[in-house]
Amino acid sequence: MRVTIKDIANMSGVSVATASMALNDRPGINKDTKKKVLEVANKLHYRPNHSARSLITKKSGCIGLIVTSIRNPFFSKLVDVFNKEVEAMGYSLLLGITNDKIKLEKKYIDLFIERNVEGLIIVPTIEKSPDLTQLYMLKSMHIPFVFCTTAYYGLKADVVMTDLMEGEYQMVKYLIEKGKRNIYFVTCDQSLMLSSLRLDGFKKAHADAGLSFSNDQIIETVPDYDHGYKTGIELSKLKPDAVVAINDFLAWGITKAFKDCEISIPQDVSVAGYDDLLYSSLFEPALTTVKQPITQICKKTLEVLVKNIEDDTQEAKTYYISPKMMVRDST
Amino acid sequence: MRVTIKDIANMSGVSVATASMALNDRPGINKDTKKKVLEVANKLHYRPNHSARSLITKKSGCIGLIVTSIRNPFFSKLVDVFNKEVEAMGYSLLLGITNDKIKLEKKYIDLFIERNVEGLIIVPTIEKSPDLTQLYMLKSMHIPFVFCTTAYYGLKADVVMTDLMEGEYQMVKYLIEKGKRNIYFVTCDQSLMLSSLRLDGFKKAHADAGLSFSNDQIIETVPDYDHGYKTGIELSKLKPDAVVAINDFLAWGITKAFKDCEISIPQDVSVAGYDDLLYSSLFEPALTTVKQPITQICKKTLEVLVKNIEDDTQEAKTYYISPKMMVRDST
DNA sequence: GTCTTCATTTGAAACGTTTCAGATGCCGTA
DNA sequence: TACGGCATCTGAAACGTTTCAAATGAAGAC
Repeated sequence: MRVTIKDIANMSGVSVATASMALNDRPGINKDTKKKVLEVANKLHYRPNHSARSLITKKSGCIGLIVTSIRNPFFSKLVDVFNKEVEAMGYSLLLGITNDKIKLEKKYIDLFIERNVEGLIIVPTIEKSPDLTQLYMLKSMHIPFVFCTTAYYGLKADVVMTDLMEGEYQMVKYLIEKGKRNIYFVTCDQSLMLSSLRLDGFKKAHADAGLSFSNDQIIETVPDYDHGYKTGIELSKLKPDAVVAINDFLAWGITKAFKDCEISIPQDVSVAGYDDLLYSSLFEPALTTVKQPITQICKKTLEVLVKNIEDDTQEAKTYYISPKMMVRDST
Repeated sequence: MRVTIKDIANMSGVSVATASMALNDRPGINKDTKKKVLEVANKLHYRPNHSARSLITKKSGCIGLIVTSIRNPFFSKLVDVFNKEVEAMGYSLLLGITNDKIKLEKKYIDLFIERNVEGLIIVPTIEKSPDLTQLYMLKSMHIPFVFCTTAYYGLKADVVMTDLMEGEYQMVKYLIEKGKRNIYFVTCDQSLMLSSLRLDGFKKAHADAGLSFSNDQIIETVPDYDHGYKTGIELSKLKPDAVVAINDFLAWGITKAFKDCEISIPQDVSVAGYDDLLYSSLFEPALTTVKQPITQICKKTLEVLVKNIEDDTQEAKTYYISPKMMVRDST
């Protein structure tokens, strides 16, 4: 049914081997022969069968990307950038969306192994005590992978992320300098790297300023818009002078709750986020936040991944990208 | 290096054929044998090689999705839903992002053909005179595909989309009933299906109400936020009493421009969008818009695609999903 | 003890490529 | 004429599966 290299070979009167070499632009074949073969291939709209090729070359030309969400603008940009970069490198992107379910993460890793990905980029889920067997398997199979934006504690692997501690440190320091003394920190499960590092920044900023804070000022919740709103309603009773949320979604929800409680921002309370989502600058008031330079993160991640593909004996390392504070109207 | 079915066969003392049948749960093989094989496979972490399997079965288990953007929340939800549905059907999703470049669309189609996708879902670009050769090739190769959300004129194929004409008709009718008589319509290239159908709705609403409008009321631009803003600035001089934009992004840009010009919404002018992006309800004022029921669209699209995979001799058809007006604060 | 039947297993072909050792044939040289 | 060297081409194996016709062997019937 479909035209194969055999058809091309027959029609151009050469052997399959010659046709293959001609099509792949290999040296040592006659100019005219090559021209002939390419003409025929073109006329018949020949497309090489990827499965057959990949079976023998053992290269799938695929890189897997496992991401927790795609509707979160932060990650949709991340996926977009990865897609472009990966294509530019001549690979294809295989996408897995976990919605923060470790079970799905495992499923995708299995799937991607079956599809012979040459490397894997993983944005870890926020599940409490993740089961990492699949990741150990990747290691034992020598399939390179790199964590992106955050990582799992307890697994030695390369990580590319913004310096979360530093970002949150700067934000809290800035608020303290603005005279805030009752800053609430809205975060998620503290055993996760992405929250514990940020919390460290919060703590360090207080320590450096010689200030103390109570544990009540640290509020744990699910880091999305709806929980942000709920938390905002509760916070409204506590009269904070500033609220720092672990991401912009939370900050939006909190903002909305404050508005609904007729608490005005930034007059009554400052609100800050983290991520700098595309829409955060359009919101009212425009959100003060910490920008994660996505393009830079993606490029670095791929660079590290490629290095691992070429040589998987390197020591695992964490690469920090500097975040950038975006001061806007909400503080 | 990697463990293959041969290893499994050897270790469990059966032939490759038997191992294969055991692993694939085929009838006619002994219970104990099967158990043994599965045990061994499990212990060795066996994962079938997808290329090899796909080579012989001629099934890739992949469905291709070509989408114009992923950062637009409308499409990121679309991709998310497709991903879930496709996985649930036991397929994998191959994603292509064209950024409205027909050249990329063609590239992805080629790529997906090489990867033996079993079907293709295409969200057409908004390029003016697209070159459809790749699509004709799909037809000639009997690879089923379905257009989603809009289609190219001049190519017979299945389409699943909301009834754009009807949606825009209702919106404009509603505005007319509210007493608006100077409604501007902000759209993109009118030769495209996605704009011409909506324009038809705009016209029909006027005709049905016995009203006329001038061509100046139809403004053509690139349908994104920035162009919306620019258009908004220009519109601010024209004193419209309502502006209907072809999508929410445009409407957001227009809204922002009006705010910056101190024109208040909805007092001075009504603004309406189309799509009902996730954030449109969070904006201020909350945007009146036409909701495209994404989940329904995705399900129907896949249903049609599967029907085509099973039998590709069916007549091409357009399936309309009813849109739904979301009246909020901007009108 | 032989034959049939049935459940189970197997060997080998096939899928569409790439690869590489060797074949082919031509040219020039001794 | 014989031969070495070179450019070019080719046959066959290999990749890891699935499939299917045929083989195997045990149990039951006579």
